[in-house]
Amino acid sequence: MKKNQIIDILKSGQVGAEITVKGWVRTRRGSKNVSFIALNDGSTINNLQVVADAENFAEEILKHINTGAAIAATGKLVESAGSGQSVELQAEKIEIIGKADPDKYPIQPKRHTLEFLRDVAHLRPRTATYSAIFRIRHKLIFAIHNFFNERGFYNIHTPIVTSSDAEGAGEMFRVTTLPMNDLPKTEDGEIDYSEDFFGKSTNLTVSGQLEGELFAMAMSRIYTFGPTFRAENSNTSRHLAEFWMIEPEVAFFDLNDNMDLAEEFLQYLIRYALDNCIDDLQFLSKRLQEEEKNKPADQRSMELIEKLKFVADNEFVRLTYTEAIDILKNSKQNKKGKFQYPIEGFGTDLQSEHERYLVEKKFQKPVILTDYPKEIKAFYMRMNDDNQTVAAMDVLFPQIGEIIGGSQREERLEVLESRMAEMNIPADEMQWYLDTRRFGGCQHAGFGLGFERLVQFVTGMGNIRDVIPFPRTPKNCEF
RNA sequence: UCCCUAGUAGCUCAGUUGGUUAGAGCGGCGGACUGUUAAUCCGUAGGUCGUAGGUUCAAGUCCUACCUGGGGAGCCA
Repeated sequence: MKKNQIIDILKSGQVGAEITVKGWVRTRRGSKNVSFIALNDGSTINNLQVVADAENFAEEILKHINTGAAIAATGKLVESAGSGQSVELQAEKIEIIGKADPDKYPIQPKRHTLEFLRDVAHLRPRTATYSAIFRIRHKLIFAIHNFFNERGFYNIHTPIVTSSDAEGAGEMFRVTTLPMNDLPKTEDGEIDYSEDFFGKSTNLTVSGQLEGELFAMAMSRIYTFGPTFRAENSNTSRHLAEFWMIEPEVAFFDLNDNMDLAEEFLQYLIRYALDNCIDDLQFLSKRLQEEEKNKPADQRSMELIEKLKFVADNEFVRLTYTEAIDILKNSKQNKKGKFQYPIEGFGTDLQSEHERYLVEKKFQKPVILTDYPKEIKAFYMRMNDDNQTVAAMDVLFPQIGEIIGGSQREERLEVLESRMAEMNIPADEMQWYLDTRRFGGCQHAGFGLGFERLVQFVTGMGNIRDVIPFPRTPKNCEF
């Protein structure tokens, strides 16, 4: 394949070479005699400067070289006479491939708000910020598969349409081909799902974990990486109705192994981004710093790249829920009544203000909280010997909050069955799951990483809707 | 879903205790300029003030409802 993308041209720097470049015009500036075209093809954050001497080009060509237009420029790569770039293309021929009416094209050569660009999400990848984000997103996807592949994990595609609705991970989207205006009913007036496509009630998956466990109990180390759907009416900067989740599941792992894996994984991914996306990260960092200029000094956050290095290089804090409650209870914040939800003692769920205190104030680094009270966690988490807590773990990041949630799983059949009974999980529909405990059951553990939350952290973006190409949120499903 | 907040030109915003013809910057367009880097300078067009009601002699401004965005909370990844 020809290496004629701008990233290759800028890298090779072959001054004197005759080349043709295709891309989209970011801006055009200049005088009567010469036009400077900033050309970008999305392969890199950097533009190629195309120089067009007016005498060589018809007015009819030049006037269509507006922001957003697709063009092909042919000419010689020369050392730049200007100071912003080392090389530039001295154009001999320019072809207008696709015009962009400057009166109607919504993206202008000026700073736009992220909110406005969200309204034109189909065109926002044409901007420097979004193309940087999506290049980083790609690199992280690649790094995830790399990480697991290097460590003997197998990628398993767990189902997207599922008949299991007992996972308890949130409201589900129904999947059906039944006519909405004329639903078939059973004799007692219920909807008759036997007439539905699958002959039963089906939904979009809220987690691949339970199915993932089946494969971990056969192939030892597996991970899933797929779309996940939650029909929660969540309106926050860190929730989506459709998002991507990575869920490793490992046989013969306990909670400590699980924490080690989570920490190594996150640090690997952040390091990978630093090593492979530095141009884009520098651009995003600069952007963030300009945005923060308006904030008072004490509210500014750590510079992006510095922050990423810090997290990649420093051990996470590990703390039990009980220890965390103790710290919070004795904190000045709590004693002065500064928490909106004061800490009473064991058993209360931690609010995000408490998590933020631990991560952003007390330790100023990622924190892994473990061994939560059984009442506030899922049925499949392994009961600890104290009979009060379960072997759960949440990895908390600054700004993002919970980036990973996981646990050692309950492998003891009787204990699991009694937990399911306590929490009203219908065991008869879950016999396939219980079979892994019945036959060759063993210790195992795993976790779920919210991919977009990771991308948020790495790019420094405040709103999760800006790190997924087509965000799906309550009342919003464009395209 | 709850609390707070906003919606005025293509974009970002200003618009005083309700008062006559609704403003600016950027962007667009036209022109000037011997190489620009968010180019610069001169000129110009562009508005159902989110929607629907209401109060008033008079509403961009006040009230009510709804819609949409943003911030926070809950649910969670």
